[in-house]
Amino acid sequence: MGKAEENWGVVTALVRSSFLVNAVYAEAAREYGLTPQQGQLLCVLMAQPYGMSELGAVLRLAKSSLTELVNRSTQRGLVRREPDRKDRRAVQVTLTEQGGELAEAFYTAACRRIDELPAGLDEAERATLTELLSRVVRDNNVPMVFLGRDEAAPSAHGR
Amino acid sequence: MGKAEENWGVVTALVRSSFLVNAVYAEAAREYGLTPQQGQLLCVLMAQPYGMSELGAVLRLAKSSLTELVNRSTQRGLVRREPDRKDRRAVQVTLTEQGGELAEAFYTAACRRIDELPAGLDEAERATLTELLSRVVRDNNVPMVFLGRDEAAPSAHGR
DNA sequence: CACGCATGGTTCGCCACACGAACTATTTAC
DNA sequence: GTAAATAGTTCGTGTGGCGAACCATGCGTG
Repeated sequence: MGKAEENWGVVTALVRSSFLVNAVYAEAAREYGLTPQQGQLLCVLMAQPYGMSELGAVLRLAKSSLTELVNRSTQRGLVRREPDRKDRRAVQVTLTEQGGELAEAFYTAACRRIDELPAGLDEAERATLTELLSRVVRDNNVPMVFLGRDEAAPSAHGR
Repeated sequence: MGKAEENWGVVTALVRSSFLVNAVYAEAAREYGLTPQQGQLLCVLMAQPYGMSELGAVLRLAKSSLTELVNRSTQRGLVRREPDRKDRRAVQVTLTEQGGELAEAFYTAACRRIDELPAGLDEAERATLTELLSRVVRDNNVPMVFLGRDEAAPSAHGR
């Protein structure tokens, strides 16, 4: 009997924490005049420029959705399309000056807020949580959404 | 230096697992011809009928957003508005026959998929993860989104 | 009782988002 | 050098989300 309970327990915990993080993330974005998607785009681009296709893979968006997102972000002066000198079809999406600053500010604020969520856990528990979640994430090949800063996007050169 | 690393570690882990769960949830919904929001609505209503205001609080949606969501779901024959006999302004949103069946099927499928995410963890680790995440969720008063089944929505009578 | 305020929902106008299908332009493969 | 793959855009459609304005009904106080 304990088995069954445990099983839906993980699911529930995952789903609810996901909603929680989402809500906080969206709230932070809103505070900076961003939609969650734009915020996410900015955070991804903080690490390095990306081509549209790569972005689509990272953000799990269809090409057309991405085109529109980049269009809107461009109109707001946050990002810019630059021609890829190796492939004249392709495009590199990069942060503008303004976009970079906003990204930095938003990123910091979002991290701060999310960091407060597990305030009830002590250091050891936080470490455990991090370790377990990281493994789940790695096991399910989640792209490097959010935070490519210290992680230095190693695959960038190697392709 | 170890401190700083740990800090962004929790944040990253939370954000990425959140994206992961979201993606899986959305995929499951899509498989059943639902949008994630509709799926969420159905799952919430599985436990019991709700008034619009309550729903708005649970789903964190503005009133108008909810009206539209319920409209669309009604048009698809998934839910139904019933008059509240105690308050003639109010409305109770309930699942239709069809909506109930679909909710059940979707809910089961979504749970199965999400349950597979932590497949790399052993029983003890899953239990730990559940416990830690549950505490985070409880500490941040997340409404009872998803799963009100075994949890029997106790506040329903007491108000 | 009547006035006014609070509450529960809907309507409206606006914009963001997400997708597939169809299209253009380049690159690559043969 | 043509054919197929690849990178992006455009277009049409439906969904989602919000605030402001609005209509009812309920409620409280003089």
